[in-house]
Amino acid sequence: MAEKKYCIKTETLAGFAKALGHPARIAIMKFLAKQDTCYFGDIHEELPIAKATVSQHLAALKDAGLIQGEIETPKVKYCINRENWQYAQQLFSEFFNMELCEKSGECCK
Amino acid sequence: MAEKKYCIKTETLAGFAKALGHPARIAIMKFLAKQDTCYFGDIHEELPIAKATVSQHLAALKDAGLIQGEIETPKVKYCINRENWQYAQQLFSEFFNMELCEKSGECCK
DNA sequence: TCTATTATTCGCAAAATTACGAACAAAAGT
DNA sequence: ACTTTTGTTCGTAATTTTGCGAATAATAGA
Repeated sequence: MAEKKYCIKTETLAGFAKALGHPARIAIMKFLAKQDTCYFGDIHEELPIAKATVSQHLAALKDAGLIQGEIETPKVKYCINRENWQYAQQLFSEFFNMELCEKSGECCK
Repeated sequence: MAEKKYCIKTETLAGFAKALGHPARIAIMKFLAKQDTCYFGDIHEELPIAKATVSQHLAALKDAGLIQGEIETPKVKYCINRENWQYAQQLFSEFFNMELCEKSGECCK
C-alpha cells in the first residue's frame, strides 16, 4: 500500500506524528501516562466524545504502535507501548535537535 | 471554529503533530533545516510530487507556524520559524518526558 | 438460560486531506 | 508590450478522517 516515496525514518516519524495529530489522542496518551488503571471506560469518561469514537482513536494509536490493549473481561485495559514510545521519542528528539543551518531560519522575516 | 474541547496545550501540541503528520512535510522541514538556500524550486526538486501539492504542504506548515516565507521575486524563499520551532520542540519534549506511572506501560502484554 | 456490563464493529454522513493539471498573477528582462 | 520565470490559486477527484448511534460480541453473574 504505502509506496515508500520517502526514506523510512521520515515515513516512520510522520506516522507517529500523524497518530498524535489529534487532541483526543494526545489527551489519551497523557491520561495513560499518569494513570494506574487504564480501562476503556475511564478513558471514555475523560473525553468529550462518544465511546465509538474513543474506540477509533484507541485503534489509531494501537495501529501506530504507541499503545497496546489487553482484555480483562468485561473490561479492556490499555497502556503505553514503552518500546515504541521510546522509539518515537528518539525520532522526535533527533528531528528537533538536528542542527539548523546558520542561514536557515534567518533568511525570512 | 475550533471549539476547544481540550486544554490549550493539548490542542497546540496536536496541531504541531498534525502539521508534521505527512512524510512530505517532514522531508520539507529536514530540507529547510540543512539548506542555505531554501527556494520553493529547490524544495520542489527534492520531492516526488507536483508543485501545486508542494505549495499546499508549505501552506500547511506555514499555517501551523513552523515555517515562514518571503518573496524574492521571482522566487519565494522559505525558512523555519525558529521561535515556533522551539516551542514545538518544548511541547514535544514535555510530552515525551512526562513521567510514566509505575504501573502504566506494564499492565498490558 | 437470561440479563447486565463492557467495548468493538457496522453503517452512515460530513468534513478534511492529498494530489494533480490548468489557469492565473507578479515582476524582470527584452 | 511581450515573453519568461516562478509559484500560488482554482477546480476537481479520490481517499481518509472524524463522529455518532445502533447493532453486535463476549463474558460474568443471577
